[in-house]
Amino acid sequence: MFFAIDPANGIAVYEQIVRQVKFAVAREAIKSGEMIPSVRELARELAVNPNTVARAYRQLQTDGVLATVRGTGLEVAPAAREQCRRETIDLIRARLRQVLAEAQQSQLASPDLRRLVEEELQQINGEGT
Amino acid sequence: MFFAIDPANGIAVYEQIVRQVKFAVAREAIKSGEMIPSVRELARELAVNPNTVARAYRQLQTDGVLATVRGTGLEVAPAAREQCRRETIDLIRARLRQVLAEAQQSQLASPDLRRLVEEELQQINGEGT
Amino acid sequence: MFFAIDPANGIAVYEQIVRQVKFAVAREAIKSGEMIPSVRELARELAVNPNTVARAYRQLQTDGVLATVRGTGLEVAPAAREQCRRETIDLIRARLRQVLAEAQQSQLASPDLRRLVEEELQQINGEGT
Amino acid sequence: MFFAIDPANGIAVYEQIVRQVKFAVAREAIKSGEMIPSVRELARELAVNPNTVARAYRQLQTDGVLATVRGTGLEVAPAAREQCRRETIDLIRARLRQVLAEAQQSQLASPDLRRLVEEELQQINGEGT
DNA sequence: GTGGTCTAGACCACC
DNA sequence: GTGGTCTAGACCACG
Repeated sequence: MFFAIDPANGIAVYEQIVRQVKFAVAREAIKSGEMIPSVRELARELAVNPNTVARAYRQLQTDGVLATVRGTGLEVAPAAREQCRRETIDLIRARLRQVLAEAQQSQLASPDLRRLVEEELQQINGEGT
Repeated sequence: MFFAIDPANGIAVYEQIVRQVKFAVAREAIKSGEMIPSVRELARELAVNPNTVARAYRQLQTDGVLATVRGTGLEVAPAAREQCRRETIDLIRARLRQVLAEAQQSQLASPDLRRLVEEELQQINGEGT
Repeated sequence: MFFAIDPANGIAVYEQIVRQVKFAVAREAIKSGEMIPSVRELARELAVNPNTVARAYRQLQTDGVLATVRGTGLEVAPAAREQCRRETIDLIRARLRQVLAEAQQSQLASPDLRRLVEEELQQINGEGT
Repeated sequence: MFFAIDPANGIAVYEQIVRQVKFAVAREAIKSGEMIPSVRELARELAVNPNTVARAYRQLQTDGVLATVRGTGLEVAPAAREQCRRETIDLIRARLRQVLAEAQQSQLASPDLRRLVEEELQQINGEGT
């Protein structure tokens, strides 16, 4: 597929898969109604245990992002896109809040924090805008 | 003491204690050469098991932040302050980087990210300075 | 496994386990990439509490000798062998130095010391080679 | 007095004092019948807790090395010298045996060990004889 | 099944 | 009083 997993990430592998699928749906790399790779196929691609992929898919079904097509596999649910967009932003926001709170607690002033953020942003994408 | 622990944080309690102590040393709330609360005392204050505090303190020893004074207690190591400052910034930076990378991957543009950061910063401290 | 623990050794049990594992890695009784016995298995074998083994393994992780494979177990880290060899020799050398320094201080002349060393060496392995 | 204590030695402070006194008696730096420094005096000199010195002296009395002189203090017991010599050698031998056993276990061959011993001996006293 | 964490309670050596 | 170690047993997330 189009994303990579880091098993030594701290974040659970299945959770990484869940997020990446949601990201992909949010940016319409997979569209509603399309099928996603089978458990076995994705497991092979990502070199993880099939159980792990299955667990991720189960989670995604519970979250309403995936839907079963009997005898065929799993497709992206009809209204998944908007939901994934929202969830993605909420997730980012929550994690951001956590980091900033920790920074605050460690006595880092807001200007220093802004500088840090800018540095990281610029490093990620060549330009600063 | 001067920090709170959230047992349902995802982050292990002992790890939270480690960080908080490092934060405290970094901002000189505890100075080099000073004793820190005894295992039992801090455990009572935070309402956690003494073993958990002991584990955090042990970690802080191997990190070079604390040193034992036999039969007396634990003191902040001589050069711990600068080290804690560096570690603190590195930790924040690493977490920031992780969040921003995830944001990037989910197709959030830099301006949107900046806006999010600003919102969170302003919410944390009433004014923007 | 292939080593024994003496709980009345003065040296902490978890520390004995740490050393023995390092010795084993150093002499390639366990090779890099191989899995080591699970916490529970080794605990059963050595007749100690699983927590004690877990603590030793945790130490070995922070020492860079072991690495976790999530949900699977612990493997010997890639470059662990050379490191363990060095650490082992350093450990022996440090302890030797301590003993010899004490001997020196107690007015034992070098020839007497050499004789003692020879006696002990010969007693350990039948021949002197 | 004529010896130094290392509180971060691993060996208990009181035990270090006990050994040093025995060493001193063994090499006749203090002779039988002589008085040794008072608890308070030695504690001040070594910058340790008087309790610790007291405990060492108590141990030395139990071992028959020191004897009380009523209302005056502690003197070296009449036949202490020979006993201390023997104990010292036994102690060195025991520790040597422990180190060599560990070395053996870590697959260090006897020639390597002899080399290590020689290196350390030569470093301690300028000449190798 | 695996390791990771936490609690509870005990004993020890040291100061 | 202090920290250090060990045991016992429980719960969790992960594969």
